[in-house]
Amino acid sequence: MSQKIVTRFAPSPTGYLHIGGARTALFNWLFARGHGGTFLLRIEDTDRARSTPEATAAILKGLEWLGLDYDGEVVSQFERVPRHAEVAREMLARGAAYKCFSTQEEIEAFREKAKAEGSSQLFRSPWRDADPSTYPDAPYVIRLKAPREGATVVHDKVQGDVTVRNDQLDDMVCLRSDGTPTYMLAVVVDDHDMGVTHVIRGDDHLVNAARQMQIYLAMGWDVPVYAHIPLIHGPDGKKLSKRHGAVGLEQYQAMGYPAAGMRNYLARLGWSHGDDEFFTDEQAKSWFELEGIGRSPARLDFKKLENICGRHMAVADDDALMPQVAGYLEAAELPALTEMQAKGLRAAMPYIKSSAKTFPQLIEKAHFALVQRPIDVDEKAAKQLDPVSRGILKELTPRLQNASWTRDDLEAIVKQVAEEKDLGLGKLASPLRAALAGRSVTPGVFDMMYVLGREETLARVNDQVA
RNA sequence: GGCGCCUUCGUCUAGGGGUCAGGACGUGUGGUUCUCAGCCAUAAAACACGGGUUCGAAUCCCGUAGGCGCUGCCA
Repeated sequence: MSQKIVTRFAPSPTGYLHIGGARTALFNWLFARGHGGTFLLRIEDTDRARSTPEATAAILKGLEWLGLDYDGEVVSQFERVPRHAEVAREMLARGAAYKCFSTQEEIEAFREKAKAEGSSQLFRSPWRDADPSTYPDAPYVIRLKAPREGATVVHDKVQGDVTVRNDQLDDMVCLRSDGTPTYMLAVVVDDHDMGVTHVIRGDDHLVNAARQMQIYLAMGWDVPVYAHIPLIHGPDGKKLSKRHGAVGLEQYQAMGYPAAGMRNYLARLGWSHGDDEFFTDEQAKSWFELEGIGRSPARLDFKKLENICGRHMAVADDDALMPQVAGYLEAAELPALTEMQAKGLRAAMPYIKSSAKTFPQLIEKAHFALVQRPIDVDEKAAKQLDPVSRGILKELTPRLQNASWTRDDLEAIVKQVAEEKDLGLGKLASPLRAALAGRSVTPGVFDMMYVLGREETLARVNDQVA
């Protein structure tokens, strides 16, 4: 079994890219990339009423942001309809499927009756063994002639062997009366044709896998390796829904989480490699195995997401962060940085990135480097600029004039002045901070001075003491 | 209703017959510091419940409860 691994992500374009779907995509990507395999993308757009090109675009955009690149062209399931129909006809020819003329009304009536009587709601088509000569001239669907005896067992890499009795499975519709394929048929045909070796998907498909296996068997195709991963739940343990807030991946970009942190966090949700919590993409790829996937549903924890993101932010490359900030601002529908602000942010980056967890926090910390003189001084900062403090700042100015303007030198000078005045460093740092940033909470004052440069620093101080 | 899956600190998880049940996030406390953040140290915190099997069960078996899923001419 040393054949090349092929995985796929197959979302249906009926909205945004769900965060759970994003994790499914990530697992498929990690598994393929870590094993020298191929990662394919297929859009399951056979439901014409609910599929929209906008939704497809949103999925593509989401994957791009998350950094999950796929191989080859995107496969549109809808475009493969003729092939699905062809397979349905072949199953018919093989006697593995049959034409069913029962109308939806008839089936509906059957179900209601069964429900009322408390009997099995599985529909048993009367056409399963009907003589073709009795076929009416009416629309029909093609149903799989599923085995009624025995059981189907799914050898799942996550859930173990899952046995489903065949009498619990009905003869599912493969081809609708309008000639279009159902999901059950389409996935199997597409996965087979695309050479998919490992199907990693949400465990809401676990029972479906048993049905799908019957199609593989009917066609004499190799069954792929299955790995059904648990769904993601909201913080309250309920199935994740819109009511929990952020379900769409693009919302996470808009909230300012860096993609690297997102990948790390999502990978850790439901998968583990010993006690490793913080890791690079390369490590994740080399560590990722199906055996490491857990069996129980996980809840989203924004605190941990933030923590992981903060650690990735701290080690990120300064230049690489810049386009990410721009991407965040765009996603959040915020105005882009001006050229001058971008320069300021880039200069401040080494001093602020280690303490920011998200891009909004990063921008907040960069505030001093983003504003221009004359800067606004908020209420708390203004309090620090009382007459006495201004006097001290004034005495500091000439010393700064002659400083060599290295971080160490600046610190030495300010500390020396504080000592001479017999003041704690805080007494001097606070008004200085207020003068430089107009705020009471900022990065370190020496860092700010260094980033701002001699001219700007002196100008800002003078603005307050003059 | 029927069938299937799941259940270890608040959360993510490690561990899979003998462990002081480990780590991480969060929380509390202390420290470092020019503010905030960060960082360091430290503490509290879990095997859903009930039966078995066994010298011994979080670990194996059965049951119960709860959660989730499937049961569509949705995907």
